[in-house]
Amino acid sequence: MAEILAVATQEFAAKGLSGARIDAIADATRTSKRMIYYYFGSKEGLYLAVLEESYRSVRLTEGELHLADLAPEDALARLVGFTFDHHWNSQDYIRIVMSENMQRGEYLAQSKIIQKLNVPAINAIRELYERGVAQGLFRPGLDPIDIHASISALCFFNVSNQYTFDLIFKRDGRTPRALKQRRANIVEMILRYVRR
Amino acid sequence: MAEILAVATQEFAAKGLSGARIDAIADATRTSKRMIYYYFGSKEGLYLAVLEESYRSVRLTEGELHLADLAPEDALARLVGFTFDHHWNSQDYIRIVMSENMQRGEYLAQSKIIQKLNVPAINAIRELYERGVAQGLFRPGLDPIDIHASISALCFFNVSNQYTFDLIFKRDGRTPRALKQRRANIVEMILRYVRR
DNA sequence: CGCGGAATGGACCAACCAGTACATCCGCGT
DNA sequence: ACGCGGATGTACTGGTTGGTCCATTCCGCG
Repeated sequence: MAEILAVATQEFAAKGLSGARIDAIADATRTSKRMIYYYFGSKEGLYLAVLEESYRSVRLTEGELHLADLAPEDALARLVGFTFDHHWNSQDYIRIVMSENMQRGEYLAQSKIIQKLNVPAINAIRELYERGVAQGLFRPGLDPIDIHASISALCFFNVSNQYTFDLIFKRDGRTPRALKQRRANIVEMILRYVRR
Repeated sequence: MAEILAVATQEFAAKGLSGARIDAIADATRTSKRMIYYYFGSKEGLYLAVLEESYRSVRLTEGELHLADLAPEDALARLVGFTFDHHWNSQDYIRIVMSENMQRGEYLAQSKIIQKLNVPAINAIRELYERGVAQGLFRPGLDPIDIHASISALCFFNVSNQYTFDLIFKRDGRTPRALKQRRANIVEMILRYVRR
């Protein structure tokens, strides 16, 4: 059952909801198609389970970065850098989210776990941002969700659009060198955005 | 034939390559399925035509912003703001690009028109950036492609991930007010990034 | 041991869907 | 008028695919 979910995640991440094949998932599992329907009811039920599990597992690693121990700028740099690495190392998750946005969030809207998702990332940002403002390091008046949107956008795009972007600009953004550079630039961009 | 392309663009943008239905496209056209195969050979041929046409039509509007007439900062602000609006108003295009990234750029790689795509946007940025550096307004050492990546990421994400993002944070980023705010923030972020 | 419900296997089905066969039609140049 | 190549309508097909039926096995519990 956990095996089904793991295999299904790969398949949905690779092909999207409509491109994924139940038979392919079944064949890659030690169980059968019959069992998939036994546990998940339908292709869409399986997709929803994959979607929820993807969001849940992402939250786990997002856990504790010990940002409170760091100076505001260091904490923010660490958060952004971590987000960048984490996105790069969770390409299946990224693709599931892309897929879900292609479905206009139809399935995520059905999920009940969404309600608990917003808190952690935003709270971390808000906390460190307010400390920065209080210390006169950051400019006031910014919205933590907006900062989060920018961090997400920059880190997400780096994974999600790598294929078309690299093709058009005839480069390879996958080399360690290019990744390191891009990562540093994104960190710098966010820091400059919040600094006074 | 142009009608087929227009309808197919909508269908592929709405459902992705594997989710799109040739019959649906045919039914929404005044022609028949027979004609689609007559002109485009296969579903994938049609998709490729749609992909190329999408990129081509985007380049058109990207044309002349008269950035050379403006001071570097104004020119950059104008470019970013324009990119933001343009992305927002070209959601079908965005979704085609998302779809293509889900296919790992497989079809764009087959296209011969890609070679001509990189030049315009980058040249505009390079030109204005170098003017800014020369005037001591911008810090030196930045890569125009990197700047472009950031602008694209911020503007693209705003469209591509609107569904999941809005759901998770229980907000509506589609209101004119929210869009205006986000747009201003993105412009500010890019300006702060390049400023000395 | 034997009962009941959960777990499985494997063949099967009906709908769907990309793609085609075939015949026809239109319009233009000669 | 005629021929010819491009355009088009209709019906069809063959493989695919999500989903199911029936029968069987497994396993914990009284």
